[in-house]
Amino acid sequence: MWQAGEGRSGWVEEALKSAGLVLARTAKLDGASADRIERLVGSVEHYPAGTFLNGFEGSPKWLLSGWVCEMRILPDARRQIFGFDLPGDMVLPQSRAGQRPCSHVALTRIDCADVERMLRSAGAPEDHELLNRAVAASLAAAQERRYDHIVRLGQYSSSERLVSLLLELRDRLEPLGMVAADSFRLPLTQEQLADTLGLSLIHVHRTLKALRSQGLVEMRLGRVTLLKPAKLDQMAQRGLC
Amino acid sequence: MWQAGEGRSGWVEEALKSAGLVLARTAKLDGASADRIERLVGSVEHYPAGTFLNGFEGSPKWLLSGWVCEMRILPDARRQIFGFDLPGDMVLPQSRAGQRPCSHVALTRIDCADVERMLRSAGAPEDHELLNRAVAASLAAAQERRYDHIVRLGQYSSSERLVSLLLELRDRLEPLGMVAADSFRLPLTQEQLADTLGLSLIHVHRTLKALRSQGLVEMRLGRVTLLKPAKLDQMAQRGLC
DNA sequence: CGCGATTTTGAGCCATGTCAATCGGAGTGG
DNA sequence: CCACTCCGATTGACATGGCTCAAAATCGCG
Repeated sequence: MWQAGEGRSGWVEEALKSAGLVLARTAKLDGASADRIERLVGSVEHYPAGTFLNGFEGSPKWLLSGWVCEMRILPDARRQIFGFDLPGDMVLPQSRAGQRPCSHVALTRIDCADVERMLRSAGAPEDHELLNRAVAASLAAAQERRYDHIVRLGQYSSSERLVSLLLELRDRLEPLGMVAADSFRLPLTQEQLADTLGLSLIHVHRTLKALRSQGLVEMRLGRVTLLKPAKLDQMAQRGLC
Repeated sequence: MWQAGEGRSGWVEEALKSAGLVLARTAKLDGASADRIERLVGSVEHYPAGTFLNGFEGSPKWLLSGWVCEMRILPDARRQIFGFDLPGDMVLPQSRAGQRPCSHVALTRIDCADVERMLRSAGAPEDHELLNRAVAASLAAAQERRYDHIVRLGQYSSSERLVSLLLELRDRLEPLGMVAADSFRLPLTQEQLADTLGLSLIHVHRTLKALRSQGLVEMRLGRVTLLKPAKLDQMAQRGLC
C-alpha cells in the first residue's frame, strides 16, 4: 500500500524546505525551530493519488508534497469537499468512532512523514513541544478556513466562491514558493471544484469561462494565473468580520 | 454589563442539571463526574439577549441556559450564522488576533459560568482534568457540527437544509429534557434561520409553509413540533459518510 | 490510433432571490 | 382605551442564477 523511502534525494530536501516554511508561518516558529523539526523527519512515506488516508487513526501526517482533500460522500453519491491540505500542513485522519466525519484523500501523489514516528525519534523535550505546537497550529488554521468556507457556501455567488477559493489557495501556496507572478499549479478538475463550492460542474465551467472572458484569470493544463489580483480581491468580498 | 448572582434559586439548579446532562453526553462523563463539575460552578453570570460575548478572550463560558450563536457579519451587511450553542455547551469566544473569526452573540437571555473561575476554585487535580476534558469534548462536538453544516450549505436543497437543522436541534435539546413529543422552543426568527441556512428570508418562509402544508412540521409562537419525525429523518439525507 | 476522462456548448426548466406590500401582535405614549 | 410604531410573518408578481439533460469537442495516455 505504501513504500517508505530512506535516502533523501534532492526533491525531499525541496519538499522539506517548503513544508518548513509553512510550519514557520502557521505555527509562528522561527527558522531555527522549523529546522529542528525538519531534522526529525526520518523516513518519508509515499502514497499514490487517490489513496484514502483514513485508518491511520490518531497519528497525524506531516504533508511534505502533494495535495490532500477532506471530503464526505453522501449515501446518494453527492459529494462535498471541505477543504485542501497543502505541503506543510498536518493531516489528521480523524475518523472518530462511528460518527460521520470526513475522509482524507490524496489528490496527487503525496509524500509525508508520520508525526508519531517523529515524536518517538525526538530526543529533547523541546522537540516534542515544538511538534505538538506545530500540529495544533496547523489544525487551528484548518479550522479557521472552515469558517471561511461556510461563508463561501452560505453567502457567496458562484463567481465569488470561485475567486475566493483561488485567492485562498494562492495565499497558502505563496510562502511555499509555489506561486510565480500570481500563477500556480492547480491539480483539481472542474468537478472537484464543483464539489468544493457546492455548484454543478457545468456552472463552475460557465463561471470560469466568464472570468476568463473578462481577462481576470487564465486556466489551462492544471495551472491558474490570476491576471488582475486586485480586482479579484475586491470581487471576493474578503471581508474581515 | 453583567451581574453575578450568588444564591442558587430553583432555576439555577434546573439549568445546572440540564447543562450537566449535556456534559455527561458529549464529554462522556459518568453522572458522578458531571455532578463534580456542577459543584464547581460558583457565581452565575447573566447576560441579556443581544450581548456580544467577545472580548472575554481566552476563558470559555459554560452555558447553563439560553441560546448563543456564532456568526460573521460581512462588510456589505450580509450575515452568516455558523451554528448555535445550547445549554451545557462551552462557549469559546475565540477572537484570534486580528483574524476574521466569528462573533458569539446571545440570542436569548443567558446564564453561564466562567470556566477559568471554576478552574481556580477547583481543588482536586481530577477536577481540573475533568473540566478540561469537558471543554475539549464540547468544542470537538461543535467542530463536528461544522462539517455537517458545510454539507448542508453545499449539497442540500432548501427543505433538506431546514429539516436537517431542526433535527439537529431536536437531537441536541432532547437530552436536556427540553423536547416533549418532538416539540421544542425555537427562539429564532425566520431571518436568523435564513442567515444560518444560506437562504433568503422569504424562501425560508416558503419552505416552512410547504412543510406545514404537508403536515410535516408545525411552527408558531417560537415553538416547533415535528409531526412526522421518521419522514423528516429520511428527507434530511442524514447520511453517515 | 483509440479509449476514458475532462472540458466545452446549447436549450430549457426550476429553485431561489428580489421587490413591494400587507398583516398581525407587542409595546408605548397619550 | 386608543393611536401609533416597530418588528416579524405572510403573500404575490416577477426576475434570474444555477441546475439538468444531452451531445460534441478535446486532452491525456496506453
